[in-house]
Amino acid sequence: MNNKHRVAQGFFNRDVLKVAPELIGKTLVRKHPDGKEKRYTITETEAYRGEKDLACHAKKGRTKRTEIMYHEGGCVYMYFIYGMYWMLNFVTGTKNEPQAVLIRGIEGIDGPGKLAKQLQLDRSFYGENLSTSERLWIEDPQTTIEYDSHTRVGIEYAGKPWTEKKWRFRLKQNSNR
DNA sequence: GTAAGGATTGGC
DNA sequence: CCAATCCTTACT
Repeated sequence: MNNKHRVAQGFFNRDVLKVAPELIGKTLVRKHPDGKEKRYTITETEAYRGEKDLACHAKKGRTKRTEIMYHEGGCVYMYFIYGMYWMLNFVTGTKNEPQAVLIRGIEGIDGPGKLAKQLQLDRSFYGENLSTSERLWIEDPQTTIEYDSHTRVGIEYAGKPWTEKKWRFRLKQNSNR
């Protein structure tokens, strides 16, 4: 008796500006090697949208690192930053349309670096398919939530207008007045 | 305000 | 090869 089910690939094969806000309130499931499944509500995401978006890693085109972003949506994009942290991203859009959603926060863990560390996510998840993976996927709790839109964090290097895009989305707490 | 830390990238 | 840069965090 479980009416939650895994979000299928089609969910991710859409524009990142639709997928990123819709991921808010969804359930991130991590199944550890010991078999234990842990579930977390996604509370904060950020959209990175194509080669034109100067905040997106794909701004320089296809490289070994960004290759996965050119695939169809539904794969995991992991990258290592500042010598310490892995970042969890989900590829979105269609083939050859480099987009990704950075998962910045989940219930109880605020911050993308801390998130990947606690869930034990690293390079080995690069390219993981969310619709078939046995250790990482998304479920739809079928609840209604509200979200706020904000500017993205840590992308000053991109300049305007990219620093001003409100492409960061956060779960609105106390949304039921 | 800023040090930590290592992979990635581009330039030579 | 070399060095600048980086979608962060925790510390003084």
